[in-house]
Amino acid sequence: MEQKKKNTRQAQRREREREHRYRTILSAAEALFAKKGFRKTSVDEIADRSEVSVGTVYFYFKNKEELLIHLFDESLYQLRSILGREFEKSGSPVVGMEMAGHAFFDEFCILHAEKALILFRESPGHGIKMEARRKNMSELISKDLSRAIDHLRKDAGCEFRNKNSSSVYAMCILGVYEKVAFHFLTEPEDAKKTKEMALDAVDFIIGGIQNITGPTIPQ
Amino acid sequence: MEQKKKNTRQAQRREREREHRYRTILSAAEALFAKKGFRKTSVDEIADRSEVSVGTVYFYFKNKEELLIHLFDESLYQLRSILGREFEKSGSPVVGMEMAGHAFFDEFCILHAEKALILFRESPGHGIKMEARRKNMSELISKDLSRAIDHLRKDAGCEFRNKNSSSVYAMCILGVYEKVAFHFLTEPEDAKKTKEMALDAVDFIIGGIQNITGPTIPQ
Amino acid sequence: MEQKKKNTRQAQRREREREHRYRTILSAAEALFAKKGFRKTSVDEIADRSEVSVGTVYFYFKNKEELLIHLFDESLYQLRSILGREFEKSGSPVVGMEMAGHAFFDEFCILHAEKALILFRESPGHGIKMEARRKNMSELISKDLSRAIDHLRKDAGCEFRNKNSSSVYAMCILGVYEKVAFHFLTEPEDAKKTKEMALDAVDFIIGGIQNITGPTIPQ
Amino acid sequence: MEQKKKNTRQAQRREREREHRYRTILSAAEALFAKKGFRKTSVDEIADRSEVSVGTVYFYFKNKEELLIHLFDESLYQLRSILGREFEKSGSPVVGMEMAGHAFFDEFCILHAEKALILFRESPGHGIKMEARRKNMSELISKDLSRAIDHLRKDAGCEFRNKNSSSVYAMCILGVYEKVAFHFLTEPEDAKKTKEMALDAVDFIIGGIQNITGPTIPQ
DNA sequence: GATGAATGAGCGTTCATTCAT
DNA sequence: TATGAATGAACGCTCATTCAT
Repeated sequence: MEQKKKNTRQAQRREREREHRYRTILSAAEALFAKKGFRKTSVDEIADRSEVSVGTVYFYFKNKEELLIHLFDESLYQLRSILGREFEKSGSPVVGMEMAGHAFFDEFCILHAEKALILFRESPGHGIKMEARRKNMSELISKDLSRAIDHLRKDAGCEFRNKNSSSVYAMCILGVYEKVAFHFLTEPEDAKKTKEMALDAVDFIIGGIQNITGPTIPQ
Repeated sequence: MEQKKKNTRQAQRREREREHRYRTILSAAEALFAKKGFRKTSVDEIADRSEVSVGTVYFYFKNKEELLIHLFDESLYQLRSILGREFEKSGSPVVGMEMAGHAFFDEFCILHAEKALILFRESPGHGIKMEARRKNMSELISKDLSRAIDHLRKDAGCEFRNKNSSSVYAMCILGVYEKVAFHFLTEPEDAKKTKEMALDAVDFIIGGIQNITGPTIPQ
Repeated sequence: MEQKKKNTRQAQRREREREHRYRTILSAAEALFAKKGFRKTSVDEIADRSEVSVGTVYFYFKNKEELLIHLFDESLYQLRSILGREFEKSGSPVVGMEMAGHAFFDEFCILHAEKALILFRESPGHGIKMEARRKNMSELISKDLSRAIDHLRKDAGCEFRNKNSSSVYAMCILGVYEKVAFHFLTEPEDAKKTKEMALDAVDFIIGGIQNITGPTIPQ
Repeated sequence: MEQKKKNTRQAQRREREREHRYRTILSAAEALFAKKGFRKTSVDEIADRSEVSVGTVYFYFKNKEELLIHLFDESLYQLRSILGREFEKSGSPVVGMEMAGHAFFDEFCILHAEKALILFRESPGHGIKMEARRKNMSELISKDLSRAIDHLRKDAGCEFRNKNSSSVYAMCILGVYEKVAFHFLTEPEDAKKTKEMALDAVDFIIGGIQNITGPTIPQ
């Protein structure tokens, strides 16, 4: 019994350490991928920064790509949480879209810059698995946005060109997100200018979807 | 005299062959970069596909990056020609923007898919020279679009939030271009669906800029 | 405790193996550089001869030049040890110079032929770092010889043409060393002839410096 | 007849041009080999500097090594002419040796620096033919010096340790020549210092051979 | 004779991944 | 579990030499 307790405690400690190592490696990779990009970061560097051996990195992650995928998924989760929260908070979908935009530019791109970089700067052209993940992320966020757009359309009582339209608009919004985020991330400017750019970008997005829902939208 | 003529003809033919080889290598590189990406394409592959030796590739191009830069510049030139043509043809800037959008989606992305891929799929993180090129391209196209947007604003007789606004809208439009183009290029769909998506995307853009110019725009 | 011991032993063995591999690679490089010269020896050959992969060579040495530098430094150290020992052993500087000469020709050039080849056969024209090393070696040995010559002059109570003279004589001696060594190393002859040549060369050197110290030298 | 004359004239002109081109290429190679070394000079550079195509270089010279060999032979011829002249001019072999030394340091190394560089800086480790040439040069100059030394010995009426001795002394002298020349060529100093160094070096050499000929040499 | 485009073997170096300890 | 030495395929690039014109 005592033995067992002891074992349990040991096991718990081990589990904690395990978890800690795992996070450490992930953080090191995140920082490096964000700073130098996936391709220019070597596994040795990740191991160094995590104060761990290369072998250990490979114990926790199947390969370098797997690391990127984990980080990508985490970043995606973070982003969707932020956007989702805004949509839920807001009573109307238009306001939700507006708030989501600001949350994206002012919160995600600034407070989680490294995550944003991994999501938007890492190019295509990695492994096949990663390619699937990227496609998946676009689809997921598109779907989130699509849903909001569909609400918006119903509220406005208008019809779309076809059932696909809302996902095209979603894609457009994501395009704006990505492009502006990329600019913020690669050429950081002072806070004021960033703020103003974000306002304009959100305006653009809102304009885009209002046009879509047509003139029936009340002013 | 005859000798001279002959020399001239020989020289001409040589010039032609030179040009031809140059184009062949460039095309091979274009196809491979578009299909597999810059990093995953080796110079040996380019040489193979051009039916030429590695040395010859290096005779015509200083290095691998130079090849990418040439292709990038060509693609950019092609794109700007197409967009510029549409803006010039159209009487009003709004119509110009509409036509430009359609030209981009229906002409550039379809007829020059490989060029589009090089412009929009190649990731950041290459050499320093290439990085400058990429930044430059965004700025050039942004400027083209900015100008049109400024016309549009003047016609509408309204003011922007600030002098930077038009370039932010341009960035947004470019974001939409890139995102939708990327979708077309990586997951080609049937022509009809593509057409419809393009219509929606253009609507989105027009909506974005109309909102910007505000309610003073006459219906 | 036992575990600890074991670890220590393991660590020791590993350290030994590490050291052994390091030496093996260095020896392989030494033999090849001595036989074929630096430029004509490829890293692959060094790896082959060490029964190790290319990657391993690069694990132990930053690059090919680094290998040469290590070997060069080792050879230089060896040579200076030998010369220094002779000067210290001998009561008078003239005798010291004589003994040093014989140690150089009969010991260094014969017993450490490969080291001598690396020191004297490798041409200028390698990397910038190596160039510095080569210059440094000439200076160091010159200084060693200079010091002995200065003693000699003081003992003889005579003056030099100018303060630089002793280093010129040192340079001359080094010139003789190099030339004769090069002959020995590239066209090995029977031991007897080698011995006789060494005697003559030492005579030449002694003559050179006696002349320098002038007629005040007692017969 | 007239035709023939014309042909002859044409032939002469052609011969002249041929000769001229040949010399031009050789000079270009000399300058480049002296400046950057054989290995770091490419055939393209030689062609460029000669304002001739690569093919032409290969028309006049079998390969790159052949160029070096020609230059080497020329340099050697020049050097031997200078040394030989001094020995012939002088009545006594000792004086001849002294004059030869000064001619070497003050004339050959200064006025024909590029030739000296090719003779003394180009390292071993080139092709097999070149290796033979280098050996040959040492032997030729050694023989020249040997002969003078033998005269000197006969004049002094003394015997050498053995029949080989004079060629060993010659080798030593050549060693001094090479080492000091190398210093002059790679680290040029002001004329005054150079002059003084040359004086010391010649003193050293004279001392070396006087010692050899033993105490029977009259003061 | 002269050209210069074409060749291709060869090189130094990197780095994701493995595995004995 | 953790280590880190070892692997080796792959890459971009150079340059002496050739040869059709």
